[in-house]
Amino acid sequence: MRRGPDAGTRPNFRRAVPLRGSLRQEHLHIALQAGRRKRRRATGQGMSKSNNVYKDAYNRGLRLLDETKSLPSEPELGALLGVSRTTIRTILARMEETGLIAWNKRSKTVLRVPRPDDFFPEEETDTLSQIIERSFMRRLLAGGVEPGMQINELELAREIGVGTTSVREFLIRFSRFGLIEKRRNSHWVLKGFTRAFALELTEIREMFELRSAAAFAALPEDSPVWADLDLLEDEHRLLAREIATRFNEFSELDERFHRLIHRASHNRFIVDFYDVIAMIFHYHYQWNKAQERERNEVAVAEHLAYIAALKSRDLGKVDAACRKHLKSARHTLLTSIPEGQQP
Amino acid sequence: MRRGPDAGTRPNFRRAVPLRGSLRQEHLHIALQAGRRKRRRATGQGMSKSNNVYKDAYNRGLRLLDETKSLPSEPELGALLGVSRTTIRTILARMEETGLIAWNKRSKTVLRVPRPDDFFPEEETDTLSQIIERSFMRRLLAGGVEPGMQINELELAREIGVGTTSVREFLIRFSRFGLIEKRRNSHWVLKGFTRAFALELTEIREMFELRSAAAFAALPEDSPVWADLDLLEDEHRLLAREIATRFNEFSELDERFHRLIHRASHNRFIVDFYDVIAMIFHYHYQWNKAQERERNEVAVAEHLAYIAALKSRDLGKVDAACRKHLKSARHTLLTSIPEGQQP
DNA sequence: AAACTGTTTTTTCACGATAAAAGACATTAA
DNA sequence: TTAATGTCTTTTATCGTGAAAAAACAGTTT
Repeated sequence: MRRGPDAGTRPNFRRAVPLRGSLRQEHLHIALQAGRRKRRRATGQGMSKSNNVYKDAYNRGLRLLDETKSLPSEPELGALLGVSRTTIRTILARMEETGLIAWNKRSKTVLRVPRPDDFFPEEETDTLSQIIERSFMRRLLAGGVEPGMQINELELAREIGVGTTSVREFLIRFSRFGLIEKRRNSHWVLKGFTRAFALELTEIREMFELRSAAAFAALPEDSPVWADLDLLEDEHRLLAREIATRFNEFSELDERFHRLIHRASHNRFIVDFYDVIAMIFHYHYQWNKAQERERNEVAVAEHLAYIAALKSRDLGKVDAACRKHLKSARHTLLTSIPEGQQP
Repeated sequence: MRRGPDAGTRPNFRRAVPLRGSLRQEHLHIALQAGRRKRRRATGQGMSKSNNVYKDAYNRGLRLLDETKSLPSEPELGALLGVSRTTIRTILARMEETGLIAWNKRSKTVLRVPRPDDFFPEEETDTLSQIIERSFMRRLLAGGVEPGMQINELELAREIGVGTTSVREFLIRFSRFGLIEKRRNSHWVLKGFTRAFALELTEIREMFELRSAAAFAALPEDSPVWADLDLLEDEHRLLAREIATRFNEFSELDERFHRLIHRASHNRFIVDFYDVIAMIFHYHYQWNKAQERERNEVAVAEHLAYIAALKSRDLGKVDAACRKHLKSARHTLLTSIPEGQQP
């Protein structure tokens, strides 16, 4: 437990140390919300690794039982669920145990349809890095978090209830999003989800997407992307029709649409950069629910115009439609930034 | 030890598996050159952490003894050498032990000038991640390494003589360079230092640098960057005059020059991307020594023209000079790519 | 009181160990 | 003889641990 006059509550506003010095510094340390407790640790010692891959694949495997009277071969199941045969055999063993299937070598006959309580609980199927990411982002967006604040690996690990190694690896992966920075042999520094960050992010995004869109429009008639675009267009039209009830499904469609366009760049750096955008927008959507319906309705319409422009192959129109959409996306993001200190 | 008909020698050319399958796959595993043996391990067990920070700071600290008759306070020394007071005290303790200084509280009198054998050996001052990076890049550039090849954390750790955690962390950090990619719960895949990679890299570089150069030229008269640019110009002129003997110093100057320009973008993603370029060029320079002198002579001249254009603040001239230099940089990089399979 | 030195606590970095998951090899059925 | 199953080995993911380094606290000196 950290000492200090108000540990656990909103930390004091204290600016970053110039470079190295003994000034005291507040930390990114916010009490866990009451709703969520620490991860249960294994009874004895060293739980090493959770079997979430197995549990997740098992749950997905259960859904196969609804459809068929007998399951395919082990390698085929492995390919289907994206796991190794080892995991498939563990799954089959349990399905046999719980009376879902009769398993004898090649024959895997379905005995009954799965019940809700056959499934493993959702939260046990999460990857450790997903758990850490969620936990970290909750703190980041929870307020009372100022740029320059320190991030403490050990403290974070303890609060989330995981080992330090996993937290370190997460922070290293996360650092490419440009929100944190490492001081060698020392702590991480939070750069903050500031207006400056949003502007820098959107600057690159616009550069990359304008280029990708132009590349997309120049793709030959027989490229498979045009079929993908048609499918996405249909989904957009459907969503537009039912926007009143399904507006919260836009976020996922948005990502698929933009990723399709970025892929036309055939540049790994552009494609990879969309991970940064996707991450930010993912949490931004969760965070800022103000006028969500209206915003998404506008965005769907912009996407449809954008799609039409792409199909016209007119570079001028593509550029205009792309610019228009990016401009309103930037505006949406900027208005959602919690105002406060300037960068 | 890996089995297979030719383990340890140049591995067979085998393409990457489609997604998941039991096809055998060759690995990134090349016998260590005779010249370099594995890192010595500590006698007992668990060496935990090497004290390279101390050793490096100590060596740098020795150089201070040449200049003064007495050392400043501990905090001041810490700021000077970029380490904590704890490390400074360990350094001072040793300096006292070896008779270099007399140390009593605030007084730290220099007793003698350091001898060559006072210094710790260079190789003991390297960071673990530097050691891993060098080792990894040596393999990558050693030839016989094809795209699609697997990278095995455990094997790499054993060959370099370090723990798996450090290798994992290195690979995660390294992955942002776009040369390797992770398969979840499984191995890393080498994407390879191919022509496609070089083209994608230079595409982004050109986009970013043209933008940064324009931003640079638009900077106000009183910005401190103009002084920095003047200093760099002088260094360029000096190097140009003595290019015959000092051509190998260009690489370092090149990086400083381009970083100065990129910083004018005020965009962390652009600034950070220069890390990718710097890394690639660093190893590229080490690898490809063909016509090094001529190449660098040309580059210095291009830099000088580029600098002149920046100082003119004429955006047209800046754009032209920048384009010209980037074009020849790209050409140099492309010709040095080991030809082979196409991407 | 400000800045330093002396001492103690905390955090980072790196390792070996271990269960989960992947992968390889051996055997068997179609 | 191909493709599955059965078995065994290797690798990955994660933890706890301990030394190096940083940071905090406490006592001194100017």
